[in-house]
Amino acid sequence: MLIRVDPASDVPIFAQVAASVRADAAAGRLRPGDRLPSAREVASSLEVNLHTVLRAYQELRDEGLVDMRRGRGAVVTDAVEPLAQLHDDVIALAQRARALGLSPDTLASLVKETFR
Amino acid sequence: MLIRVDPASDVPIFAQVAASVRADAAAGRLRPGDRLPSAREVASSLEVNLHTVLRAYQELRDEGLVDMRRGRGAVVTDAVEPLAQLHDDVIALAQRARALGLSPDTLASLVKETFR
DNA sequence: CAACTGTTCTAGTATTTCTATAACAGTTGT
DNA sequence: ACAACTGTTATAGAAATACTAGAACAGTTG
Repeated sequence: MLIRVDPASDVPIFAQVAASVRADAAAGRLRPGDRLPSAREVASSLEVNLHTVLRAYQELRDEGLVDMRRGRGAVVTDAVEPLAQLHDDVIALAQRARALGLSPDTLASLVKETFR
Repeated sequence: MLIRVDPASDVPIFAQVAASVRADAAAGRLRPGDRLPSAREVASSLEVNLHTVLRAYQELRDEGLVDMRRGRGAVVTDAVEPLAQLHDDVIALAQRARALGLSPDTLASLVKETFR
């Protein structure tokens, strides 16, 4: 399980970590019952603080995507299924947007605003 | 032309202003050639600082969605067409996501990460 | 010329993000 | 029981970002 982060991005690191996990879940690379790498592991390999990773994990917990308990770690829940179901649609939309010359930020913002 | 903002949101005001304009463009409520309300007007009606609105406008300019010149204001460009073309797809995706119980933030993040 | 536009500048406050360190408290496997 | 692993909580501080404030500048329009 690999979590990627771009230190040069203006997107907060904790948000990038959460987004990375979400994307893996949507792609089916993370299934219900799978355990995320421990926060300390991720913090060490990304060379960021433990709290930064934990904040990302807590965000995922707030969304119901993982269960967290001390001693056990963060475990993926059934709530990732909806993400996986949307995966193909999201890919299709992203491809169209790219073909039209839109940026990821523009499309994401549009989606978010449309949803509200 | 109405720009909405939620002061309680954790999303920066300037980003909300830009997102509001993008959504209007995607919905066809803003067409190429239309002029945005002056930054001072918007700042006054939203009770925020002029610079906050200008930052939003500059973001839209960076995306190529508006042309800005002093004295004239911010004018919508042809670049809004791609947004309008995606409008129906975005609405459809948002509806599916909502039906699946996802939040706007979750979906937006997923879209952004998928695009990269 | 007057009234409008965005642009630029300086400056300060508040909030958010990230780091750092430490201790605490469940869980798991030996 | 014990060691080694988990997340949780607390405190503190540094750095970056968001927002405000006021002023002056420079094109555009009627």
